[in-house]
Formats: sequence, C-alpha cells, structure tokens
Amino acid sequence: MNYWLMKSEPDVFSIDDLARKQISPWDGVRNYQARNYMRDSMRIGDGVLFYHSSCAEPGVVGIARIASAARPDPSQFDPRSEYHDAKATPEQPRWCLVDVAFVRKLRGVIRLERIKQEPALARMPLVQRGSRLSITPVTAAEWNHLLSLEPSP
DNA sequence: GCCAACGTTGGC
DNA sequence: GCCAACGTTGGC
Repeated sequence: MNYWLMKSEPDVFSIDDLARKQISPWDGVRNYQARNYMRDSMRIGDGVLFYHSSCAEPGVVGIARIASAARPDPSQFDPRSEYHDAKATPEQPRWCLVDVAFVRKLRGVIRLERIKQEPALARMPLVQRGSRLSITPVTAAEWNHLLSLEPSP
C-alpha cells in the first residue's frame, strides 16, 4: 500500500466538502508528473493526506483513501470547464482522475509551519524549496510521523 | 499583493 | 533542440 499527499485549495474543495460527499472525483489535475502518479502508481486503498493550500492555515487537515483506478477526467473535454484542454479528445485523453473517499478529519490542522520543524519530514517534497506538485508520494515513515503530530483527543 | 520557482509554449 | 517569454503555484 502506498501513501500520498494531495493538495486542494479549501475555497475550491475542502476536507469538509469531501466529508459531505464521502467520495469525490479528484479532477482538474493538469500536471504531467501528478497525472503519472495517479495513472501509474496509485492503487485502490492507498492512504491520502488531505492538504489545504493557498489559505490562512496551510496544512494537513484530514485523511482520505484512493477509491478508484485512474480514468479520463471528463472536464478536459468540456469547453466550458476551466480545466478544458483543447488538445485532448475522448479517443486520446491527456488527463485523468481518481476517486477519493473520505476517511476522517484530523483533530486539528497539522500546519505546514509545524511540518517544517520536523527533521523526520524534511525530505517531503512539500517542504522543499520551489516544490509545487499537487500530488506527491509519502513514505510509510512520513505518514506515521506526520500523524503522530495530531493533537490528542 | 508580491515574488520565487517551476512548467509550458512556441519561434527559430 | 534551445531558450525567452509567459503562466501558474502557493507561501508569506
């Protein structure tokens, strides 16, 4: 089983939105490396750290799991979508998505600021200079360490 | 709003 | 294939 960190702007799609829907397609990924992770490496059941970006309190806010294999992202074919890609066709799709299922919210935000203080997490792409990738792999050790930072109930 | 870093595009 | 210009990301 693999682990992932997936970024979302809470104004667009938050952990509460996922909690409400329980399962949701993770659409709009338009970066080849992120796409390749979804297409080539994700498996149903993989763990996901749900990260809020571009907001007042950037950080990990919840846990989800991968709930489907990759399939074409329909928004690439829709001219009215902000994710439309004129070079993609149903015969030759360029972008894919996976379904993500809600597991739980954390008891508090594990803030980026906090994550940066942890030597054990220093190799996460998240804390590396200039890294902007919205989907990144997480090691089992990083997963466990990060979740150990969750406040006690 | 600023800006550093990175990815993509397209002319040559 | 190079690389300048441009667009995007995302923390601050």
